Amino acid sequence: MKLSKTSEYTLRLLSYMINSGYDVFPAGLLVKELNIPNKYLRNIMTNISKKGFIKSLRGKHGGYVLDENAKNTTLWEIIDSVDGIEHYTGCILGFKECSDENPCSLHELYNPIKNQLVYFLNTTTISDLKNNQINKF
Amino acid sequence: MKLSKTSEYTLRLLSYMINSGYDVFPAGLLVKELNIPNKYLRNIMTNISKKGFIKSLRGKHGGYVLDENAKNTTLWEIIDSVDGIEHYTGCILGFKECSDENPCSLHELYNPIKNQLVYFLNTTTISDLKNNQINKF
DNA sequence: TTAATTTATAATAATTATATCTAAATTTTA
DNA sequence: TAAAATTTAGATATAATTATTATAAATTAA
Repeated sequence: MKLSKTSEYTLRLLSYMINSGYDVFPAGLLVKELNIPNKYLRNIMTNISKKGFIKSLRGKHGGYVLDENAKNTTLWEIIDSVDGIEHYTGCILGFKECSDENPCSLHELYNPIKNQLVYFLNTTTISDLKNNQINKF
Repeated sequence: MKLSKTSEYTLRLLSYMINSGYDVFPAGLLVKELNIPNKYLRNIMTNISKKGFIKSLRGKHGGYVLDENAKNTTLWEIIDSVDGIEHYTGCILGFKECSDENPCSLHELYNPIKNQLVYFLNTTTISDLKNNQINKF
């Protein structure tokens, strides 16, 4: 796969939030726990807060909260909203037009795998990350 | 997936070379056919020529030739040699230590797909790209 | 010797990742 | 209720990496 740092960090953050007992996560805590650069993390949080995946609370005892409705958001939607999914699902050789009818030379072998990947991204939601181990740095 | 331009172009070039009737491919021809920037392409060719995937012939009537032995090179080896494969096969959430014993929260769902990808890269050679359609720009 | 071609090395541009600095909002506390 | 403390937000600057271009030299065949 190989996601951009932005997508990787975003999924790491959401995964942590749904798996941790906490309710409100101040940026400082997340920075410590998840080994993500301070300001980069804050930019990401502000961004996905605007998108509605999380809510932000200012002031003392502030931080970020996973949005209840957004727990059904798929990985696909998340990656698409921060990076653009075409980035990841285009032809492996970079051809503009590559399809079953007009395949590149890797299409036949690679496409079944890509389809699985797409299915995985489309059917896995934030909630689905729950109850798994939390890998730490 | 989502390869770097360097890997993408490299596979595109090798795929074209094994599927075209020609024997010797001058850079100029490849540039035209494959929509790869002139100088970038030349850099790549020089590079994979040093690695032994192709041979280069200088002077008039020169160009590049697919190395006969190198046709058994796997996509894995090619990508590894131009980009480093760890780049593509690491943990999707970026954890240093992520394994069946110490999994990240996506490991269980994503790893089967990654394994298929790895298998595909490890078992597909340049020769295997032959006899497939040539997609053009 | 000249034209066609690769090689080597370095320069530039674009993109991605990260940091800085200041402001705005909220909450606590005096 | 005003001020101080805590926390997010925004806008912009810097650094690192990736992609692309430039320039000059070397090689070969005709």
